[in-house]
Amino acid sequence: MARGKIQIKKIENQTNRQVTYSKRRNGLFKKANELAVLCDATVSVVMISSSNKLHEFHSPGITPKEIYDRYQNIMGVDLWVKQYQQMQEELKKLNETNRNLQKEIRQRMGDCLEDLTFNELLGLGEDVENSVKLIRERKDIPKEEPHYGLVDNGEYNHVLGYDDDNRILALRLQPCQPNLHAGAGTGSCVTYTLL
Amino acid sequence: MARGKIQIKKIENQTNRQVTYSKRRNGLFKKANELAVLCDATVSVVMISSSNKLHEFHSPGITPKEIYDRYQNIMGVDLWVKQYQQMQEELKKLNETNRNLQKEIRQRMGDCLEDLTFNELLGLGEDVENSVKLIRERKDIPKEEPHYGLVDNGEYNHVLGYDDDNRILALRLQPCQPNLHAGAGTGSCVTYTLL
DNA sequence: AACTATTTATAAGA
DNA sequence: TTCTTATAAATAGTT
Repeated sequence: MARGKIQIKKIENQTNRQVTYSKRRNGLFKKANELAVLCDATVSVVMISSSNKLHEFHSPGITPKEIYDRYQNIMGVDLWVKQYQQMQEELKKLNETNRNLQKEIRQRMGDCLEDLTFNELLGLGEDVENSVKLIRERKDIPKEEPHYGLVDNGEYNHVLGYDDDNRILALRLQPCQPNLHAGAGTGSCVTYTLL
Repeated sequence: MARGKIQIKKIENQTNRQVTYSKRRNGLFKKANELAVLCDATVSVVMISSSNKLHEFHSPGITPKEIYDRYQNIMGVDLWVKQYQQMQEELKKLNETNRNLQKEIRQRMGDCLEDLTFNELLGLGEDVENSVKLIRERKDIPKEEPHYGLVDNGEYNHVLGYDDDNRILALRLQPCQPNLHAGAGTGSCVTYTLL
């Protein structure tokens, strides 16, 4: 645009490109500012050079976050929604699991039994009775190392233990979906499938 | 910049401002594109007019989200981090609660008892024995409506019930923090405080 | 980083 | 809006 017209295509000479980037960047920012002031508009310019340096201009008195919040509002959507949704899903599942666990405990404590069928009640009774025996026995038996234990990574999907030759074993588990989503009336002991 | 120099300050005439916005917007986008092509750079321009219309330009082959992901990477931080952190916190808490609930169930089933002190074991034994009685009794007693019940809003923080005159009551609950964060070795029956 | 010949952008008018 | 055009501004190539 001076001393000769140029073609709008990548400048191959590295030095030249750098110089032009610098000059035009200033020009663009100046224009952006003028536009913002003259027209009382919000303007945001972000540019990243081929050498990965970042430069930005934002209308006086506004932050990049504010601009992008408005962007999302006006455009209606979806820039980070997907990532939120994933977390929301996870939260929902955890809350459900949680609810079921609480319910199971309440039932094992003899509460909320009215939600169980007669047969379920029978089963629960036997189950808890067996537990009492196990607990009473335990008092008389010296402690022994368990062969397997859940590894708490917050998702209960690994089991560590030792085989008969005392070599370490790791097994991956997958929660049985039907139990996670079991109806409220069902006792929801979470079981796992060995993968 | 033609037919007379202008001052860079807000154009008060609404029509004029609109016309200038339109012209200069095109100019800015053109410049932005030229810069991107000539210098092999990533450029993103977002502008919102005083009448709240949004216009944008992004380098060929890049989305606003990609640009802002790079923005965050290069700038190191913190545009939406806070919102994520909140959700992460919540997830972490839920996972911990969950872990404790699972452990309590395992103990009530006679498993993982080696983590309990002798006294805790005694208490658990009595507790579970009582539960058996409650469950056995239940089989012979006609169902009655419970006076109070947890309302499942996913957070267990309300109780609904009836007072002696059968008027509806709602009570707000707050989980006792010490139990939510109890060490792994403690049985973690979640208790609530009436507010 | 400055200079300057040219090209480009654009303010005002139609 | 769109076009026209005189003029202001930007800038490519040079120093």
